[in-house]
Amino acid sequence: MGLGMVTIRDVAKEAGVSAATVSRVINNTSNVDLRKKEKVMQAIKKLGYKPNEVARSLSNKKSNNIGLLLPNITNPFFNQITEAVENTANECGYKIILCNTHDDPLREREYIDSLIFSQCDGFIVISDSAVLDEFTLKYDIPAVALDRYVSHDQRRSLKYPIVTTDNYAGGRLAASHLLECGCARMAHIGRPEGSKLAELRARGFGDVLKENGMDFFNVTCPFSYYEGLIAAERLFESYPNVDGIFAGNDMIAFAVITVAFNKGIRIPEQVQLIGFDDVLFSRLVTPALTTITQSIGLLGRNAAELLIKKINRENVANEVIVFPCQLVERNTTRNPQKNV
Amino acid sequence: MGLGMVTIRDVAKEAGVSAATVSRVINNTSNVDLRKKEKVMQAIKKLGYKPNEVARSLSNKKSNNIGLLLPNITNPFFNQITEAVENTANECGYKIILCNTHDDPLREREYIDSLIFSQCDGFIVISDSAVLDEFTLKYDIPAVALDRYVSHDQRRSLKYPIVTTDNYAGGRLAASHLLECGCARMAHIGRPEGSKLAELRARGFGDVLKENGMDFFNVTCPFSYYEGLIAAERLFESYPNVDGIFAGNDMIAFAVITVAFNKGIRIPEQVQLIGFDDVLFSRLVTPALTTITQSIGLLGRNAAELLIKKINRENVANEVIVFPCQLVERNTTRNPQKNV
DNA sequence: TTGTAGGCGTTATCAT
DNA sequence: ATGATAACGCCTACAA
Repeated sequence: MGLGMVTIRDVAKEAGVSAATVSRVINNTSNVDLRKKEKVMQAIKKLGYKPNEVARSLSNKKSNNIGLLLPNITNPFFNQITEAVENTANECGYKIILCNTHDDPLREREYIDSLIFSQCDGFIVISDSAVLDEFTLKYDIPAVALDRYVSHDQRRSLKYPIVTTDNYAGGRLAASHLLECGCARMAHIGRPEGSKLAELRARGFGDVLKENGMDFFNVTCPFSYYEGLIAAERLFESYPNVDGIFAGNDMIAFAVITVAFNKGIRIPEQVQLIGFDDVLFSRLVTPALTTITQSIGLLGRNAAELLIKKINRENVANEVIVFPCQLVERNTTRNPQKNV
Repeated sequence: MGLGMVTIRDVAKEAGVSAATVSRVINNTSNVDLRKKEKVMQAIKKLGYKPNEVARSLSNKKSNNIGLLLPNITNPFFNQITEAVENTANECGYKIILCNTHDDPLREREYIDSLIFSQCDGFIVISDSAVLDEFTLKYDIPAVALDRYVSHDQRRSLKYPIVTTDNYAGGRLAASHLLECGCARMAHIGRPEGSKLAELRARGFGDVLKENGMDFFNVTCPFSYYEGLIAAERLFESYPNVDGIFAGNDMIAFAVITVAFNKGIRIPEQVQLIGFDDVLFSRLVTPALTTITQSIGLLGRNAAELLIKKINRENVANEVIVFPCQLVERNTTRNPQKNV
């Protein structure tokens, strides 16, 4: 920081008024004589004064900072959502503190704890753990859960909104589409332990198959490319004549593409594939990925807006807000109706 | 924030000492009688006291926040670098304020300006503009430029280190490899206006060709996938018998793959292609991308470490630190020596 | 409308 | 070693 920081008192002296008056002008919190106001403004400009935000925070108990907790900024789904959150927050005068948690509850806890004591105004949390419940129980902090179902104690009422996609419906869409495309031997890769979101996707998928008298082969796998490689490997070995795969997210779908390519299994000729998320890269990969599209930008924007409302003590319901999703047909499936 | 925030005075009262003593215990800034120290620690634990970081900042003029300015968190190169920066900063007790600038000097300026007045301890900046010079001239702020050459006034000495990759050497590597692979009709897509980094890549590429009595066809294009699509389209139209393409970065290379695929041009059989960055997705795309690998993690880590040293007033030279880069052969080129 | 005074929670100085 | 006291820069009663 520059040595000679200009303070509100310097401005006051320059303008020939009291510090309180300057404060009033800055925040226009009460009427100030127009002539004095003019003088103050000029003094501010002349001295290049800007209020010290830290001092303001101390006095106001408000920092204009929002903590964004997410597993991994490297994952396109999360960084696309971050883009939207940052944008919205910025429009409203908030800054984003980026908290990469690696899905580690310890890091989540440390981050939230630390941020609370630096007067962070609120949190947007993407996590499967129970951190948010832990903290919203202890402190009265504005927060919203995003994407995942932050696991919460079912016996007490929700302390924060949950903004998410209709994952069950997405799973159903995936199954219906694969069925339409003529797949008969289905598999799912995903549904990692402890993820309610993943479970919903798998259940939607399974329910439609069941309604059609079918079942599916399941390979459990976390939502990452590298673990996807191993899972896909295993799938093709254990179930060589699979002809329809629903991947729990796009990263796993990418892994399936890689493994299939290496094994000489042609997509979509031999195996059809559908992902989930519609990340930017899904249209960029070859063959372009058929997937379930979430409105990633909307999710982020909505979460940020809700949080800011909560921060401003506007009344927002602590409920689950579910966004719809859609099927995007690209080149890893082949809908017979499409190519007439 | 919880209603009843515990303050240092509460602890003092509980322990039967003065606030000053509690402060001394917390920061162990001077000797305190062991028995009193014990009492204070117990009081802290009993009351669940944590210092208010904002008050600390005000007093210390230090926030433990670092501003990270980058063009777009959605671009894998930048989010991979962010991962490294966040990690390193975190280990040292710093938090990251994420500033998505969209390469807009206005947003850059607003962000830095705002952060200075919230006592941000330092900045890591990825930008082609002159913001950093602007601010380091006015204020004495710890900063480091990352990846790009933050344009600086050549007449005065550098006010911050610049951490970057040897882009010129990378360009040379690309040309040499394409030559080895037997390409004879070369093109480059990239070298957008105002990017010194891009220019170095193109120059390294061109120099090697020149040394071999060759020239190349150039299509100017910003470093993004979507603009890459248009540029690649144009390239294939204007120069249909091109057989070797050096893309300014991986995103553009991905665009070339897409366009070639759509046009039925086979890579690497008809056209060989090489990218720059070695982003995670470059090994994931089909065919896997031959590219120039930067040590993205090292760049980020190094920048963060340097910045923190500067913040701690350790002596760090304001010089350009250049990391080497290497060729990674994958499947968009075909080195005859490799397949013996 | 305006100024004075006290407080936000911490740290640092200066006595003791 | 320890405790008052002032200071960090701002905001907000309260009084005028």
